[in-house]
Amino acid sequence: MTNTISKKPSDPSADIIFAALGDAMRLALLSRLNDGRNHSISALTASGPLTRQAVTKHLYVLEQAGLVQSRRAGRETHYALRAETIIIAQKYMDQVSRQWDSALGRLKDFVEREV
Amino acid sequence: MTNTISKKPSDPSADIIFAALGDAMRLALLSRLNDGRNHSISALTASGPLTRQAVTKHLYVLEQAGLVQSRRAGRETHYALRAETIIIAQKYMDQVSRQWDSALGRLKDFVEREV
DNA sequence: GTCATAGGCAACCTCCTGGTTGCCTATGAC
DNA sequence: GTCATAGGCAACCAGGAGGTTGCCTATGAC
Repeated sequence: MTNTISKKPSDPSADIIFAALGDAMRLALLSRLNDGRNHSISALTASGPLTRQAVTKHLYVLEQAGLVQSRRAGRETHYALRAETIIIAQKYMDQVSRQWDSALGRLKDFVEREV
Repeated sequence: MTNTISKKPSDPSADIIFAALGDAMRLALLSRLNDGRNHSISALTASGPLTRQAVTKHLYVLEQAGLVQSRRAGRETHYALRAETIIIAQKYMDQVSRQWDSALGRLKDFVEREV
């Protein structure tokens, strides 16, 4: 299992993407963005428990991981999902799961031999 | 998108699993364990840059996330992959990817309308 | 029984994360 | 032009993460 999800050198590595997903608040933000629409920071802040600064920090982490993209529109910054990265991560998990599926067979043999 | 990967209340949540995967060293350890065999802490430490304590800490995080399982054998503790959890995480990603695929179509419409 | 090996426990340190507050500028509504 | 809104920047704080070191016990080899 390699640490590289994508072949683009500028793409974030697997651990960066998983670390970005490894926070309940960021998962909640991604869930909000999952309606396919753009959202401003204020809109994302309005219905949540955090301050605008905290939301901005989380969005920055998600953007660095390539999971969202932002666009300035006047005084507002709009955020939207960048589904390409989650698809890349999903393919990565598929590959890992297949590798581990075959490993699981060997492990079962090993465990049964130990019993 | 829900934060619950599995229906078992004792199963770790999505953010816990992703956080466990969100470290390059833990990914490297999982890669080492990916051969389907058991490994002791000393064996995992021997070829890596970290002390035995650091490796033990990482293995603890992976075990809390349900990604590995440990078994004491004499003076050694053996670790092996717990492929069930990675398969659960993989299905989660599949579901998320499908949700975001449909969202992507709507987002494209939105972006094209803005251009 | 002795020695080497394996690992658990705890304390320590540095750095980072997560969140808030204050202040400022830019933009939009009127 | 004025006021409200939106957001960027920086500093601060508490707690946690990641790693090391020291010490101890348990187990295995001989």
